[in-house]
Amino acid sequence: METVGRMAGVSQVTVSRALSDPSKVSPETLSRIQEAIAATGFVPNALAGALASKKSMLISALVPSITNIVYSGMLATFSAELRARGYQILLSETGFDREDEAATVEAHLSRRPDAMLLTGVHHADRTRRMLLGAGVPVVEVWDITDTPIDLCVGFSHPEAGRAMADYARARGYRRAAFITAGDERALRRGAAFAGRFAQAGGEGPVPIRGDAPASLAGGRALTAALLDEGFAASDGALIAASSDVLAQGALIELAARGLAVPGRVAVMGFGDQEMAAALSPTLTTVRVNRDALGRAAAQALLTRIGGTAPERQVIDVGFALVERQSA
Amino acid sequence: METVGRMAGVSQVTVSRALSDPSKVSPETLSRIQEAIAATGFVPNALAGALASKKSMLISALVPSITNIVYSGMLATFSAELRARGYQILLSETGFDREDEAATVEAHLSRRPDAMLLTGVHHADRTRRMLLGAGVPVVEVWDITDTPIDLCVGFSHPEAGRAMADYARARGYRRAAFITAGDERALRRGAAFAGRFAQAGGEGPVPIRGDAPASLAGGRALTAALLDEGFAASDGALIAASSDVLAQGALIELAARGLAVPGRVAVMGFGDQEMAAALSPTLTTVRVNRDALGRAAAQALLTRIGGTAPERQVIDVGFALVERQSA
DNA sequence: TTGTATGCGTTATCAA
DNA sequence: TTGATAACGCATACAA
Repeated sequence: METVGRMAGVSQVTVSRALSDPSKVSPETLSRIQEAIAATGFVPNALAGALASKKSMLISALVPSITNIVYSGMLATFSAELRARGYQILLSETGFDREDEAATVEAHLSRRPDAMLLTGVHHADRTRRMLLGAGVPVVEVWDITDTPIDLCVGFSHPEAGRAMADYARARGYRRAAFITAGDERALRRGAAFAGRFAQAGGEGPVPIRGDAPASLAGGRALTAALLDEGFAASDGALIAASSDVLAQGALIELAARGLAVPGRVAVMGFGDQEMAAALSPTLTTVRVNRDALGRAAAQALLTRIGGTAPERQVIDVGFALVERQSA
Repeated sequence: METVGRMAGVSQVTVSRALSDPSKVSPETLSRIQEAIAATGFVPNALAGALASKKSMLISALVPSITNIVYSGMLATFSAELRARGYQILLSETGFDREDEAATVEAHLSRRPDAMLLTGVHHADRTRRMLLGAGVPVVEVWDITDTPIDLCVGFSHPEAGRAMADYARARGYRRAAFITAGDERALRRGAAFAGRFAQAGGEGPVPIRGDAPASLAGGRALTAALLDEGFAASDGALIAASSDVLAQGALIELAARGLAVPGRVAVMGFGDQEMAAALSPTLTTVRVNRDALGRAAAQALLTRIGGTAPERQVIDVGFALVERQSA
């Protein structure tokens, strides 16, 4: 800025002003400064700016996995919303381990982000302490709780599991199994599904199987194991999955064995990915509005950064059961 | 650090040393300092550190889309590799517009990243100038060129398109169409496919259709349009797609119309996503090793940051035609 | 409308 | 092994 200023015949401060609020500088000097900037290729140092102003214009985001469409979809909307307001995104994958997450949170806090997005509501004690100590606005997404660190945007996983069970019972399925990925939210949906299904008159106990990452191959294997145990020996059986990908794996295995869906075995997914409506049979699943979630999370943080307390600390974006052919 | 130092009975500088290189501090003072850090919950300010040391430990990554598995998969490996070395990732989606990319590059440069990852090799002039001017190590991925900005890790899209055409001709398909997403690399594969297919004795000209984002619905629609035009009026027809997702859409549309694959119409995809091997029929496609690509990009940047020039500026990771049932 | 002085929290240099 | 001092490049308060 010193150099640019010299070229334009003004001081460093005036250059700073021209960049941050052009209206504070006379039109003539402004254009001289802009010429100097163009001539030198000057790019302001945001690190120094952040240090001086105590505003980093950085938002950190921690998600379990960016290759999983449910997180990357939400993240895309979240990022776009914030980028439009001049923020940039510091991203990390945390997997599903709480201690890893704590370490990542600490690394992110060293960059002094203006806000932070966390996935899920269960964190290490140390994470909570660091965040509270740092005083950064935090939004926990993809789940809800009565005791958020700060803000919270998501939906109830046990409720989603129960809704799946109620649907299955209402459609008359007598026997059910839940195939699942290993993440904690999927497991809570599974437990809620199993509990409600038996409670609502279905045969219990409902087997819950699997803890690998969600993949087609995983869905096939878990389904194959169930069938080998005689799970579909008689009609009225339903396989509920913790994700559409696992459900698609189930459909593939059932097709390979020539078992009719939903006639012999019904299938339910979770997530309503694009392929759900295109599969054959089309997949009955649970829709979560990822765009709405990402947008709500961004907006909540923005108002919080702006100083005004958001109307609600906890926003439940809900979910919707999407009835199609597979169950 | 001042405060921590007072608690431990040393100066601020010693605290800094304890953090950056513990071996430079006596064991006793080190443990006193660590106690003080634990007691205060002190988290060092990386912004100030970066400003003083001129090393931000930040790597910026620009990809067209994070919801597309081909980019997010590569990114996951790239990030993991760098995070293991203490770097953090500043991420932006740039879409497919060069001016948008230029603006994003400028915003990222203001954070003084130690290196930058760019997708593709075609950029605005301004982008190239800024990058060269800033002197940051740059790796362009997912494509190759003789004139990289700095480093380059990818494969040849025209070659991939020609390999698909050669395979199709070798299998005896006489007529072909290419359905594609709108991105520039997909279009270059399509053009190369069309050119080679005709040149190798296939019927020409080969229609190239579509420029929407890759989706199942898009694949179905493009396929439907081709079929409505009588594309599959006789045997020996093949539909090549710019991605596995589009190819899956094609398979769905063909199944819906009762057209046998590959008997009546053959289908080829691109990307070898997980579902490719699980579809029915299994999908013939082109595999690109996303992990290897992300890892090579990270390693190239790391050696470049380390000061030693990497052995090669351009790394061709190649691709492989995966022969399955659909073609 | 512009400029001067000061501080942000580190690291690097030099000295003790 | 430790400390004093000077950058790093900008924004803020205050003055002119």
